[in-house]
Order: sequence, then structure tokens, then C-alpha cells
Amino acid sequence: MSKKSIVLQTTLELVTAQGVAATSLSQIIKESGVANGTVYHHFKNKDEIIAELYLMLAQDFGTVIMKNTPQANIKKQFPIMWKNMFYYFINNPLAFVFYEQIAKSCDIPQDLKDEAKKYILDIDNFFREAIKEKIFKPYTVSLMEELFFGSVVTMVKLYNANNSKVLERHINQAVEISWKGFLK
Amino acid sequence: MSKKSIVLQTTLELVTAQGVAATSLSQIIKESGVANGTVYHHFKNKDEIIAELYLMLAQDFGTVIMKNTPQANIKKQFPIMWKNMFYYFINNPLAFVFYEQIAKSCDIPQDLKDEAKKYILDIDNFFREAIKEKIFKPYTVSLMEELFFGSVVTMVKLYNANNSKVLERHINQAVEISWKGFLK
Amino acid sequence: MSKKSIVLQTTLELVTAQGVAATSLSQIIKESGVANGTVYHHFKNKDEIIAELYLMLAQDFGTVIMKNTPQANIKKQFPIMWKNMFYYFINNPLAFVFYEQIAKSCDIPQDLKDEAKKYILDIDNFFREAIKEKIFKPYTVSLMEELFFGSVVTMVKLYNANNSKVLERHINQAVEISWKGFLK
Amino acid sequence: MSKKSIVLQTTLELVTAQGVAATSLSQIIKESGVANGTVYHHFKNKDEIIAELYLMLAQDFGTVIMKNTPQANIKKQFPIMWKNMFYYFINNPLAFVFYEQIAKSCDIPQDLKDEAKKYILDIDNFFREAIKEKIFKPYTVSLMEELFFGSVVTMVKLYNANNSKVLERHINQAVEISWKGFLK
DNA sequence: CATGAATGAGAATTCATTCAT
DNA sequence: TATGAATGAATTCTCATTCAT
Repeated sequence: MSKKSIVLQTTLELVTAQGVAATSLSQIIKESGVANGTVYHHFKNKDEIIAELYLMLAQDFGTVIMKNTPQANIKKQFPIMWKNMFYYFINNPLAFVFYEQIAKSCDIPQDLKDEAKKYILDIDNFFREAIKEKIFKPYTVSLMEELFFGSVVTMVKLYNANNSKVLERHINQAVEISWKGFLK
Repeated sequence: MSKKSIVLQTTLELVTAQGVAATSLSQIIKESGVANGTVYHHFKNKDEIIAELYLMLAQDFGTVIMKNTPQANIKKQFPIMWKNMFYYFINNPLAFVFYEQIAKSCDIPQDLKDEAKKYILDIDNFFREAIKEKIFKPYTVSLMEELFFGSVVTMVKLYNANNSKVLERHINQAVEISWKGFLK
Repeated sequence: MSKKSIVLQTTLELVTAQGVAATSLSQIIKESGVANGTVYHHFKNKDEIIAELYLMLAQDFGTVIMKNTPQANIKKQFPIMWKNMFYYFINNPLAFVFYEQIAKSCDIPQDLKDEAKKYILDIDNFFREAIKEKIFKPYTVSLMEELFFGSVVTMVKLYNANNSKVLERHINQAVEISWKGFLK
Repeated sequence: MSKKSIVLQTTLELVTAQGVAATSLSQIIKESGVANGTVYHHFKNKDEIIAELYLMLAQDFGTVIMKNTPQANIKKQFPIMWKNMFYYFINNPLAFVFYEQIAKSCDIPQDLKDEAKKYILDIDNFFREAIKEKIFKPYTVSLMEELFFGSVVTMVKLYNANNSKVLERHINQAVEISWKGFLK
């Protein structure tokens, strides 16, 4: 494992635990066991480390969401996408923290954000298609996406805060509520 | 105005502008014009200042949500509650930051969190009543509340990130989507 | 119990545990639960608190040492004095710390030290008498006293560091060694 | 001379003059002329500086005690060891302060203390041999050592408090008293 | 007697960054 | 690539002390 990866991994762990702002470069250095200068060799500063992590995670995110989604069927596709996202966040807590705290924050420069958008194109298309097929009411698409994400995010937070009490049954309720909200 | 209030007020302003983590104690001290030791006389550290602010804001929050809600009518009450919350967060960015970043974090001791819960009792009752009247499907109430909050939060974030593009029309769409999701 | 006594008692406990220099006035204030200003009402500063404690303890010390010592018999008197001192220190750890760390340090003004000397007069007389009776060799008296104290102190330290392993048997060995050293 | 050594040396001087507790890190920093961060680069905090000094001094101590001691002769060896120790402490006031105030205090972690013990092995052997040769009575060895040290320490304190009045004659009395105490 | 707010100097510690190796 | 010594500004925190009530 390269020194660079070690730094990224350590940053990942610290940021997950404490938040981005609370994680200092010197802490990353101490925790990773990598020499001071080595970190500066690979990264200009903390922001650059965060940016690299962001890019890594954004890639992951995009590919996972659309896994196993039967292209032709909106109704079947919806719960699969929802749950793909949900379980991805559950299993990748850092990814979740990033999505929540960083992805939209000004710590990430606009160009990276723009680059990451391409991974959501499929989701974009999904909602447009659902409207075209007159399954979903023609709401503003970006708004639908945000509310869709928002419902997953809500449940992930609920799960993380309280995981023993969030059951498959609750997940299914959430999917249903989310689905019904969009219907014609 | 007591020195303590000055410190709290200054913290409020700084945190609103910069976020919690980006606000250092020394900045609060400089900005408030209060002596170093005075701050430490009243608060053990930054977290304690934040905690006190939390309590203040939690009180606000609870009272605002239920403003102007005609008790007898679920259908009329829903959009009013939704918008009360939305505009409260829009007009009190710090309150929003708190709700999002701090309210659920471990920076706030459990007893404070518990105390704050009482302010949501009315919302609790609202959902129970809606189910009893067979307007809403009998989903798990706590889950409905979270999804309700979640939809507001999503829109607030959208607004804050992008306020010129979020119009009354979008707000109304969001309220409608949220409402439909819960229906029988 | 007066506020003053509470402060003295708290100081006693803190100093015993941490040493004099490591104990700050602010710590005494916090620990005692007495108000800031109250402490300053009774004492000018930390040194004055220490000085009062010193006086209290010095009085104790002097009276205890000569307890139960049959005046007429040097040989019987010696082990009693030795053990009086030993057990006094064992049972009054703070007194011991004071004797060791403070009694001779410059934290205590000379006039207090002089006042305390009177309590050792009896011990002084004891050694002079023992020499006069040709039981002890005519060493310098002040030196004998210091070595006598030193042997007790050594054993107290040993006991405090390691109390389970210091037995009556060891105490008796120490008394014997100390005694033999002075003999003609 | 490395920055680290400079810090250690400065600490040594300050501590000798003022005592350990009275010496602040910031004073060490100012006095040594080394940058703030440099000190923290090499040492975690003041205790760690003290600990390193301890190790250095413990090494010194062990080697000095046994200097010029004719191996084969207990009776000749004893006063030499006693005086080696005495003059070492007189000439190295810091070493003495360390031995008295720090060596046994809880500021020094147990592993360092244990490591330091090996330097006293020779003294250990000396007392065992003296008992085997039936010169010393078979007292508990560790106790004899402590009383031996104690008698030296007592005289050093006397000397430091009062050096003009402690003469060669008094030293010799102390050695004799110490010696006689152990005899069969 | 008792209280606790207020102060500011200064001590302890963290931090981002540079540089020579 | 990798290292770790060195730096000093900035930050966090402790402390002794004063004062009005």
C-alpha cells in the first residue's frame, strides 16, 4: 500500500469520525504514521487530500447506484435504485459523510463538482423517462432528484443513529412513501 | 447585556457566517470584545458555548413550527407546518446549521437532546391524528416525521446552495410530493 | 465546618496527592467548592494557606513524638520515639509530605520554622543525655538527629511506595540499625 | 549540539536552580532559544523532557558510585562508595534533586524506573557479599540499601542547607554511624 | 463573611508549512 | 519518493488577582 493511499485512507477514517473541519493535517500525519514531508510531497495541503478523496468516492457512488436496475421498467427500477443507494451509504459510512458534508460544501471546488455530476446522469434520465411515461407527475427534475436522495439520506441517518430499530419493514415504507410522492 | 450574552450572540453571528467548525474560540473572544478569562469563566470550552446556543435555538424551533396551524384540519395544517419550518430555517441559518450539524451529533449531551424533544410533541400528535382520521396510511410515526423533516431540509439546502433558482412554485411542488407520500 | 477549614482541608488533600508546587490556587478553589473571593478573604495567596497548614502540622508533630516515652531510660525510649515518628508519618501522609517537602523549603518563612523548632527540644535533650550517660558516642548532636530522622523517613518512604512488603520485622531491623549506629 | 540537547541542557539548568515544578515549558523555550514547535517536535510535553533527563542522570549515577572501589575488601569499599555518592550529589545538584524529587515520583513512568534499577545492581551485590562474609548482620538487603542511601541523602541535605558548617569530620561521623548500624 | 463576575498575562499546545537530506 | 528537523504564528487554556455586591 503506497504512502499516498495510507494518507488517503487515514484521512477517510478521521473525517468519518470527526468531520472534515475538525480533522487537521497534523492529525492526519500523526495518525497515518507517514512522515511530515511525505504528505506534502503528495498533496499541496489538506484541501487537496479532501478533493482526491471526493473524486474517488464520487466514482464509486455513481457506479453503485445503477447496479442491477432492469432498464425497461420504471416501477421495478425505483426501489432497486433507492436500496442500492441506501445500502451503499450504510456500508460506506465515509462515503455517506462525504455526500452529506462535503459534496455540496464550498470545500470542494466547482470543477470537481461538475465532473462528478456525470455519474448522476443515469438518475437524471430515469426521472425524465418516468415523466415521459406519465408515471411521475412533471415536477422539476432536479427537485425530484434531491427529494429522492433526501429520503434515502433521512433513512440512512435514522439507521446510523439507531440501527437496531430500523427494520426492512421501515425501509420498505420509506421507499413506498418516496415513490407515492412522485406519482401522477 | 451580560458578558455571557455577548459571547453567545457573537458566537451565533460567527457560526452563522462561517460554520461551527470554522469558528475558533479565539475568534469569538476577539470579536466579542470580552476578556479571554471571562469567556472561560462562563464556559468550559467552545463545545459548551455551542451547547448553550443549542438549547436556546431548540426552544425557538418548537414554538415556530406550530404557528398559525388551524387545529382541526389536517389537510390545511400540513402545508402550513411544512412552510413554517422551511421559512424558519431560511430566516435562521444558524438554527438550520444547528439542526443539521449539531442537534444529532455527540457534541450535545443526551440530557439536552431529551429536553429538546418535548418541542416536537405537537408534530407527533399531528401525524397520529392524520392516521386516525384515515388520511395518512399507518406508517411508523417516527419515520414519517423524519421524512417530513427530511423533505424540508432537502429544500432548505437546495435554497441555500442556490437560492435564486428556488421559487415558490418549487416549494409548492415539494410540499405536494411530501404530502402525497403519506396518503392512504 | 467553616469555609476557611474547608479550604485548608482541600489544600491538604491536593498537596498530599500532587505535591505543593503542582497545586494551584485555582485548583484549590474549584476543588473546595468555596467561592473565589472567599478564599482571598481568608488568605492573601497560596503561600499563606501553606503556611497555616504548616503551623497546624508542626504542632501535631512535636506532641506525638514524645508520647509514652519513659523519661529515665534511654534504651527503652529510643525505639518508642522512632516508632512514634514512623507511625505518625504513616497515619498522616500529609504531615509527612510537609516534613519532607516543605518544612525545610524556602516556601516557609524563617520565623515559622524557628517557632516550630521548640517542638524538637525534647529530642535534642534525649541525644545529649544519651551521650552524657556514655551510651551514645559523642557525635555532633544535630547530625545525629538528622540521621535519626533520616532513618525514619527512609522507612516511611519505603512503606508508602510499597506498603504491603514492609513488615513489623523490617521496622525492627531499621530501629536496630539506627540504634547501633549511634552506640559507643 | 542538537536542538534536542540544547533543550535538555537548558531544562537541567533551570530545574537545578528553581526546582522541577517551578520550571515552565515556556521558560525552557525562552531560555534555550529554540523555537516553540521544535521543542514539541522532540518532546510530547514537559514530563517527557524530565523523563529523558532522568534516564541520562540515572546512567551517570550508577557508574559514579562504584568508582575506585577495591573489589575484594568490604571494609575499605564501604566509605568509598558512601563518599562517591555523597560527592556526586554535592557536585551534581541536579542529580540530587532528581534522585530526591523525581526518581521515585509518579512523574517517571515505571518502565524507566525499572530500567534505571540495573545501575544499582553492584550495590546490591556489595551488601549480599558483606552478609555472606559475616561482616554485616543479615538484614533485609533492600532495606539496608535504602538506609545507606538515606544516610547519604541526609548529609547532602544538611550540606546543601548549611554547607559551611558541614566539615570532613561530620562526613566521617556519618559514614561511621552508617557502617556501625549494619555490623554483626 | 461570602459571593462570583471580570480581567489579562502567560503557559501549554496545535498547526501548516519549509527545507535540507 | 521519502524523511523528519525546524519554525513561529495562532489557538486553547490556566492562573492569580481585583472588585462590586
